[in-house]
Amino acid sequence: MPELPEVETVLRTLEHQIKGRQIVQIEVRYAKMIDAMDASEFTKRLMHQHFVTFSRVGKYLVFGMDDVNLVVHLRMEGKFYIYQKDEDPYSKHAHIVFTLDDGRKLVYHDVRKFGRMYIYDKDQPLPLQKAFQHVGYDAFDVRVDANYLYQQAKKRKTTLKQFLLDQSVMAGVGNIYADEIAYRSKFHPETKVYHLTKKDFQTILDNTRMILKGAIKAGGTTIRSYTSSLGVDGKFQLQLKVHMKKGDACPTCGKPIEKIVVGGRGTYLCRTCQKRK
DNA sequence: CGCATTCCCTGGGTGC
DNA sequence: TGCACCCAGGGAATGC
Repeated sequence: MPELPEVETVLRTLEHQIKGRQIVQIEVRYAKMIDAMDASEFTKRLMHQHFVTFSRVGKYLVFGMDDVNLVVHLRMEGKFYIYQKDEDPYSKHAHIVFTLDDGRKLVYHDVRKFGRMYIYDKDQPLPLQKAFQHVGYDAFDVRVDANYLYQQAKKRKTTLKQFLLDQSVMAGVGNIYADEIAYRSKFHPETKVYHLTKKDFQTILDNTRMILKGAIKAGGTTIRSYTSSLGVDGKFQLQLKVHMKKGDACPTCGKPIEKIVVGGRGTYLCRTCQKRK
């Protein structure tokens, strides 16, 4: 499941592969992948556009084209593949196929069909774009600091885990890294955020950025289904300390890692190392 | 407004 | 071997 580091890896890989290329053909095989418009309008607005810029907000990919921005959220299992002109790009889960001007095909693939694509005029302000309606600052945005998180937290009754997953506070952290961040910060994921101090949030933010940067460097995590557009597998999963480690020995104290449910999400923790506040 | 619940989807896992 | 059933999970929509 791609989170900020995997999305960043996909973006950089695609930038390297398709920057400057023009779309010459579009096949929409599953129209529900597209938000707020039908397949013919989607096709019309993207046809003959070039891939110019590559950016990201949280887990959203933003492809700057000539006249529009193509925004993509991969959700659980969305991925891009690039096929050479003599390769067969079709499969059961290939939902949108873009043919490029050099003959290669860029294919959006999504087993669970949870992903979404959005198209916006380039001059439309980000806050007015529906995709970003509930998306706050990116985790690496300079406007996110310990004081900001503290101010956000003190008015909420939620838990640390849910706070980290709340994209309107800070965008980019998902279920895997939320567990890792709570573990490194030594807080129980069910800690109520209004009990945490500015200093605590400095620790949490430092760990968030360290973990996300480490994962970007490793090329993203591969768990279950994720592979980046070139099939580059991240090695960061080897560095995960608690997520999906139920029953394993805690790397710090040796006690078994436990799995609980917090806010409806599977959550892994060490009860000994992570304390409620 | 905040917070909880439901829904979207399908492959994998389980039980018989 | 196959079938019925349940579950995970990000985010939008809906409910209170």
